Amino acid sequence: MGKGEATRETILDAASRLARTVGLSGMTIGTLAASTELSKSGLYAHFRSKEALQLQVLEHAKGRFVAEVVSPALAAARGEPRVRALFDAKLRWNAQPGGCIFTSSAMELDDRPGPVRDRVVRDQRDWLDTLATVFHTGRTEGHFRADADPEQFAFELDGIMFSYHSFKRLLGDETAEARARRAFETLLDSVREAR
Amino acid sequence: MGKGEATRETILDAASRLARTVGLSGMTIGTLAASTELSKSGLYAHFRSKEALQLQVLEHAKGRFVAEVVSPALAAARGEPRVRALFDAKLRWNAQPGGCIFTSSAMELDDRPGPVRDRVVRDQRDWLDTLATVFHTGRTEGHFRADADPEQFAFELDGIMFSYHSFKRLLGDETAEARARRAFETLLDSVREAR
DNA sequence: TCTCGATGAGAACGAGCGTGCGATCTACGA
DNA sequence: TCGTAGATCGCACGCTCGTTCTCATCGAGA
Repeated sequence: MGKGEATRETILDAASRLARTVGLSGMTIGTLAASTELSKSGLYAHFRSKEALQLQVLEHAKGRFVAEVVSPALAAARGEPRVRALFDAKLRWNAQPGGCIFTSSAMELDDRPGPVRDRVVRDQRDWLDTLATVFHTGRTEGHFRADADPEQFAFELDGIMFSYHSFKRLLGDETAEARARRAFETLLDSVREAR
Repeated sequence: MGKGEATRETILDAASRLARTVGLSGMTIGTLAASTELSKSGLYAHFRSKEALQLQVLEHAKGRFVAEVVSPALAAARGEPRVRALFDAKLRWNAQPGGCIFTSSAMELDDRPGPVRDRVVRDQRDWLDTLATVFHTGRTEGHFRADADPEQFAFELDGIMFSYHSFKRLLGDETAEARARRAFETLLDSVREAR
């Protein structure tokens, strides 16, 4: 990895952190340059536009997300254990300082067309697909009711994550995690075999 | 209502609409002035700062929210009917063009201290309190399990709203409303007397 | 040692930002 | 009808934005 590549990595790390608190649009080149101890133009040279920077921030974050959340969870046993692992990992991801960049970007860009929004949509779809697939596997394993809808499960699980985000970050409510876990158990109960 | 008051109202209406799509911070005085066919300074004279404008936008929206969502729902019969009415009304509110300004502001400002954030926090707390109270009433009526936690109910219901927002506005998913309603029924099932 | 591409600094740009200040226009009570 | 207070405008301010240029530095290969 050359020197340039290393700085680029440093920049993207800082940018992810910054974007999580002020949003992808709220993040400015000047602030980012200051926080990385680079000149505006020096930083800018690594990306040819702000939009390219935003896209690379998302790509960078997605790489980390797969490595820290998705892959480890897929190591768990098929079925309910894997669903639990995925939930746990995502909860940890959301709990990191600044919260989840995909969650904030999703809300920020929901009404602003463009390549960045397209990318966010793709990532969100990927995440929901992952959830649905993992749930579907669990259904095949016989852990969940045969008539339970994987996409509906993904819808409801993601809702828990959103609510967690709001309680924890906006309201500063310390019961957020407990509530999220409890909601998760309720959700599992509702899709389990016996009723 | 004097002329000034009327224009102020017009401005706040336009501002609510604008803020829902670009965020309270993304909204600029220039753009807002253009969309109301006022000069920047003419518009600015109604508010003494951008922050004051943001606060008044929230207050304005809250007035409409109470009138269009909370009050009508409180007219329904105590207990489950009232909970349903509240859910329905909030769903309609979220479905309006641009979505729910409180939802987007909540995500936008979760990490940016200041009076505007404080206001958003207060509004979000009020909303959760309303949900919890209405649910509590239903519990007293014997519609819900005695050990069901109103705040937990509010947490989970709000999660459904968030997920609805995401599916509908970000993903453009037409099944969003159906999924939200289905999730709501599941939630009701989980808190009902018989198990 | 010399050269050259990669890396970054520095200064500057046009545009748009929030904000303020007088001057004008307009509606309404005396 | 007139006077005036309030509503609105035109203009300009200092600043920051994203972006673009030129130029210095540095390290690796010839």
